[in-house]
Amino acid sequence: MKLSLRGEYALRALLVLGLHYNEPVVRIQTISQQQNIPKRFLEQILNDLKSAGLVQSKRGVSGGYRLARKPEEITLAAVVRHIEGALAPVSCVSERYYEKCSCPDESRCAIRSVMKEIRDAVVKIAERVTIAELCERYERLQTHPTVALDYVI
Amino acid sequence: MKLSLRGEYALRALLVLGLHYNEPVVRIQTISQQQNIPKRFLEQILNDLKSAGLVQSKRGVSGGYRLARKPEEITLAAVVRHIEGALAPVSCVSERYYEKCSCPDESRCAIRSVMKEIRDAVVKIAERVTIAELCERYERLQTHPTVALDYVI
DNA sequence: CAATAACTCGATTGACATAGTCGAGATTTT
DNA sequence: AAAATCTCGACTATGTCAATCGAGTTATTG
Repeated sequence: MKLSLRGEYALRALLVLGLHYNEPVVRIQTISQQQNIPKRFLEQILNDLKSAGLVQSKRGVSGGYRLARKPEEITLAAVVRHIEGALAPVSCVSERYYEKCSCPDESRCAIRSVMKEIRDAVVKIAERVTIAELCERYERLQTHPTVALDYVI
Repeated sequence: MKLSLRGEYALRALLVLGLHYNEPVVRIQTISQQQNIPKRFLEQILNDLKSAGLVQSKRGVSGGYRLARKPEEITLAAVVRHIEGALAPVSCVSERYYEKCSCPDESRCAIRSVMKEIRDAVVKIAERVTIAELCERYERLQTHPTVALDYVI
């Protein structure tokens, strides 16, 4: 039930790009340093996000990356789906990465019905939250430093 | 964000044991055949569930496995946590498998705050659903065969 | 126009996890 | 005593994860 480091790094990088959306580009190195992400690894990830159409790049001196779309148009779900694949805990309840499972009768599988609930709960959140919202949350968390994460609902 | 096959098999096996809760024991082979789970692999898994105190075993002819507790007392969460570890998508929001993450300021991490929401949504379901409920769902799905899973909310 | 600072792309690697498989042994029933 | 069953640890093949590396391409800038 886990997000890989790769996926986490992708989100962190996109958050940085969202926060700097007004600037022309942000360099890999900047992101790498700010977020403690190995540079060479981040390279790969950003390239991957580029091929997904989530990010644009500019080469050469004063090159770097920027979001390919508005922050409000990039959902968590889209990012994670591209990096990790299915959001569903088992692929027999995944809408876009469906795979048949080995259980005797998938259409009447009790476990599947629960997994579908879990999937829906996760997807509901991941499709609602965008990079823009991550940026808002970031600002809010910076501005109200006393409000610890654990008190946020 | 995925459950391993191992975890899925564990749930399927426990469901079978739940359905046969009135019987003294169920043999590995029976479960293996009913659920299309490789026998030798299932052996391992049941042994693991035994060490978790979820299952009891009896050796010898007419031996087998049974639930160590009432079906209502075994939650999905307990099973998955024992087989897979954290239910949280990233371990920095896990309550019992917490690990520090590499982000600059965990206490004000925007991504973390979303991940916590996802974790809570998953945990809420997984802690509410028990083997007993899986059994009920199973019966319901058997009895009302026309009601496809996809129409169930 | 040359130096430099970026991104690009594919290959490689080491560690670890996953999904099994296997063999030999211990227990219990009949 | 024989047979069926669980037990336990070891083993293996494959794949994924998290990087790392080298060589190349592109664009700026002095």
